[in-house]
Amino acid sequence: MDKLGDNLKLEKQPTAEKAAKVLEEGINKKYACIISANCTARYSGRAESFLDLGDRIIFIKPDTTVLIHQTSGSQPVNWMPNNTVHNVSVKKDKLVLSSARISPPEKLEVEMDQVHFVNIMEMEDREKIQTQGSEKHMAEMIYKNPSLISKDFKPVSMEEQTKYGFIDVFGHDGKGVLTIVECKRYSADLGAVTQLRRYVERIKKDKGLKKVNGVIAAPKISSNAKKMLEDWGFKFKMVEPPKHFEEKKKKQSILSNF
Amino acid sequence: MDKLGDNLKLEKQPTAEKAAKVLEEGINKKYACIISANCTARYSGRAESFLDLGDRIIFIKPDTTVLIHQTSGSQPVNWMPNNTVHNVSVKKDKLVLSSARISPPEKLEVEMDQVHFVNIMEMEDREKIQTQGSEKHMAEMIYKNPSLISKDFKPVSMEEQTKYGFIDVFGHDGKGVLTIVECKRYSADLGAVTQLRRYVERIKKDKGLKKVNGVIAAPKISSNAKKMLEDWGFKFKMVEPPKHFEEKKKKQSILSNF
DNA sequence: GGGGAGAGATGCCGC
DNA sequence: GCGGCATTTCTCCCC
Repeated sequence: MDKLGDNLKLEKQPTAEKAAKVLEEGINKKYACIISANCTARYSGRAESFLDLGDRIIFIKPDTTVLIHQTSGSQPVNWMPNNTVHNVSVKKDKLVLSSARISPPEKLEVEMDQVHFVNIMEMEDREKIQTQGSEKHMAEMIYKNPSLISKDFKPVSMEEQTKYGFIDVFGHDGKGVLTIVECKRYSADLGAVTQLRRYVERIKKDKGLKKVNGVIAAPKISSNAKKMLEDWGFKFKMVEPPKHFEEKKKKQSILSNF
Repeated sequence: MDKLGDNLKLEKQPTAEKAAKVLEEGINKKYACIISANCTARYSGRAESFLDLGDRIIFIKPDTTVLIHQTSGSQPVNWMPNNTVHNVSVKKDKLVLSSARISPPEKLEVEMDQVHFVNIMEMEDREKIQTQGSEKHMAEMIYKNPSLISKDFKPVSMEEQTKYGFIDVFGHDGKGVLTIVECKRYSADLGAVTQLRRYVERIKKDKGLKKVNGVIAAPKISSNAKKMLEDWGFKFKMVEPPKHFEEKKKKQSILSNF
């Protein structure tokens, strides 16, 4: 049995008036609303944009977020975050969705020449995703297994705060020289090196030190970043982010179940 | 008339077998597929994640992109980019969508306890969004109106390439001292300052110069970034990104049509 | 709300 | 493909 059955409405090729009525109900009741339509979209706020006629999926979430998706790509072509106010109207036989936010001031207007379907439904979801393998997990792994950095590395703290930023792992080497470790879960780039440099300089200044070690821990590093790293006397240590749920698979085995 | 009418199927509360059949058809024909279901999701690849039972919207695009959305937030809770291979099956009365990519090796498995609806349809969209107000537009505006930076600024080039990055606007002041301008379309942060610093140092080294001007052009700058900027002898110039489609509206007037 | 930084970031462009 | 970087980035966390 589907307990949400009563709170689910599907309208195939509705008139603009019928679509407007269903959509208004969905927005008012904080249902998920999905529309397929041939439409234009105009955005004005943090930037300005216009998208001419084409078939798109329009998705209004219970939290007022709205997403407009084209036929390709992971990212919506237009969107509004939550805290958006929606207004539905019919102008010249077209269904118009006007969405606006106060801060920052921005608005999105979707004009639908043809609605292929409208669909509203109640959704219930209290779960939060559990993820492993983030940069924070890398820092924790290094904190617990300092030999991943070097034989004599002694970690002291994680997420150390400075005015110039947060330090992933902080400690010292066998000679007592302070060591700052910056973790990157993928390839370290120039930004990672300047970030590390900023922390090292800040600590040197704050504590009046002449020498502070800087280490980038990542699975790999770009060529220019490596050069800049060496210019500044820092070190690179190859470290893979931890994955607990499953062992990393070879390319071949990933498609094995097909 | 809706010419896509024939290529649109809506199934309300289908059995797992029926849902599988429709979904397979949609995937094979490269239609847009939208499913509402009570499901779990398990991801393994660049990281690892698990999401327990809840109602979600699953959207498979014609380009094989798949997005899973919860009831709130702009971002999908799970997703796969294009170049994904999808496999549909029924296991213990549950509809299972297995999606895998080769590079990087990653897979997503969605197990649906209950399918609220499945919906497949053809979509046609050849339009590309037109946007104004990007950082590149800011650079062009400054290049054409150098007085936005200072009375004596003479721009020479845009998108100047160095090994350590791309310089937004490059020129010199009235005394012939080289000037590097870094544009930010929103608040400039510490990263923007280190980015500018990287370019200035690189140019100094490459050309054997003692002094090179550094300017950040942005609508605003964070307090710490301003301090770091001044420490390095750089300058901040308030510049708004250009918006051509509409004049920027006051907060009050944004909601005027409601 | 500002500030700082990560993200399974994605997307774009250049080499 | 890698590299460098912007994004209406979004999201989280801390002050």
